[in-house]
Amino acid sequence: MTATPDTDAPTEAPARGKRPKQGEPVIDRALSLLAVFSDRRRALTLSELARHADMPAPTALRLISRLVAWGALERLDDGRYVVGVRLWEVASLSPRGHGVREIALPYLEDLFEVTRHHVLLAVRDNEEAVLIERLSSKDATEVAYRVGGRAPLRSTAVGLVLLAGADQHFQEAIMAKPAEKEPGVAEMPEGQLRRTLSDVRRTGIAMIRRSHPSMTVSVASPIFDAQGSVVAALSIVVPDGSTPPNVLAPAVRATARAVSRNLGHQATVSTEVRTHSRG
Amino acid sequence: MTATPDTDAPTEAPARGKRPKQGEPVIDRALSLLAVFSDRRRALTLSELARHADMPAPTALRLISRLVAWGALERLDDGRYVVGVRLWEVASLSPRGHGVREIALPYLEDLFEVTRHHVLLAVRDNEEAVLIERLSSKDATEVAYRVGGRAPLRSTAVGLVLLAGADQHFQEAIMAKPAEKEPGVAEMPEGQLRRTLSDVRRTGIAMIRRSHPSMTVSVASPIFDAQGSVVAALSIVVPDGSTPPNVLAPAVRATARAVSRNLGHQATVSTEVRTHSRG
DNA sequence: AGGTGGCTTTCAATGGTTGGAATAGTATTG
DNA sequence: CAATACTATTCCAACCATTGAAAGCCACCT
Repeated sequence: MTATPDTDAPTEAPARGKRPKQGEPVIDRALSLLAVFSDRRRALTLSELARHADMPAPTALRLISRLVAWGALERLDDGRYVVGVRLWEVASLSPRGHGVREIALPYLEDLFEVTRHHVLLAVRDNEEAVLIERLSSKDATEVAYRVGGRAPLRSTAVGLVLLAGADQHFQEAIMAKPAEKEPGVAEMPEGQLRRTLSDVRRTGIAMIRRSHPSMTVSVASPIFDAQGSVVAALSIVVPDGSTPPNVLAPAVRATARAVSRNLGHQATVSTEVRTHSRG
Repeated sequence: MTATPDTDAPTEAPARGKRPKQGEPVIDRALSLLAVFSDRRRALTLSELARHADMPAPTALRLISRLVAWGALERLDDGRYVVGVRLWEVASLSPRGHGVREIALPYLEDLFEVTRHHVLLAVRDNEEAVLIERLSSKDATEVAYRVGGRAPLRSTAVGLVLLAGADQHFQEAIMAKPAEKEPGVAEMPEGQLRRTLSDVRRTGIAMIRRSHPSMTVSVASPIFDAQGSVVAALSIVVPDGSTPPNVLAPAVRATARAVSRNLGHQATVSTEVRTHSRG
């Protein structure tokens, strides 16, 4: 610190080898280890973890050992590591994760029972939607997303609902960015997007038609908390051409409202009328 | 370390005040912060977290900030902290958490649909069972446990199944300990417990009658993975006196077997016959 | 106004953390 | 079967992130 590195006058690289990159907070490193796990990487060896998290093996081992001791990770018989039940347990206390899910599940099931199509529940995390729950019969249409996975905001029905419910500032930030191309979904120019979001807010319904994994139509509706903010989105995904969307919409809206009510939201008679009505 | 504390000849306490208790790995501290969250404590203030995790506020703040930056925790508008979606997302990759659940859910739903009673799915973590999933209609009997919660091994149906499926060494260790008293469940002396576990292994069914939150009967059955080890337990909980247990047992066993098959388990014709039958 | 309690920032001392090197173990190859 | 390549683990001295008392804020209560 105080000493100036006056002694270094090597040819070019200060590669005296010493400590290449030291100085990242321990926690960040530990978390970056957790972040290595993904849908495709559910069981990893020490060296894989070390490589992907970009840290020397001994360091990774030390951190991982702690995580294992606590139960955040578990070690399989073959020496590989997987995410542990203990972590899952704590995560199940996440209000926006299992919290909403727990309250919504019975209603999702009702909707699923009646329609026998995919029913999805998602929340927003930063600039993406995270799938919290998905109900599917064993013989339903192919669907793109899995529970715990992420979906874009601009090109999915739940995404549009969540985006429409976000604060103005955030919406502008999203629209400022160029939309990344999503396979099988029609591009939407900014003007149309703005109109769509406004419609979603007014009607409480978002609709998207996609052709990629298969021809499907998604109909989504917002879920509100006691403060009236959009905390989640519920949607149904049906094969294009089966049940007409305008038939699905009421069912989806009704279900979403039922969940909202259970979250303490004082529903107004119409979505449009939202002035000073106090329960 | 190397230097002997020769200089200390104070009156009594070396309480020169300096660093009271410093020297716990950072990760452990961070994890102990996560561990503070529980069913009853889902949203906590900084000072609450610091108090329960037993560390000074500034330290807690520093650690928490990192966790928030990553998404393991989230901060509410009122300043309190809750478990974040990002953590939930990673945790959803837990093979024994969401993994089994994802595969089992459709089957659990079938069973639930037919019986309209509580359906539970649990795995073992150390000396307890952890509830992975619970399906309940809005109008079902009161039940003691919630998803993400823990239940004792010796006095619940799923617990007995998991215990019976654990390795011999572990079972002995459990039985060596005195059984903690569980309200509403009949005590079971060691001899009877041994016999019960043996029965469970033979029949693939465990049964427990409890009187506490309400009069109920639970019937559980093991779920096997491809290697033939018990990875989870499935159970149904019905009000005592409704459907007779011997009627439920086949349904529960059948469902558990269906899940096992999907996990890659090669079911044998009878549970009793398990010699050298391949494919 | 004074007091209380929670939250945040600062900062110098320090001990946990770090990663190269060496060792042991394991799979793959010639 | 030795050689090779890779992974996992242990060691340890240098070092820097970590630590928590102290003090400043802010909000709330009396």
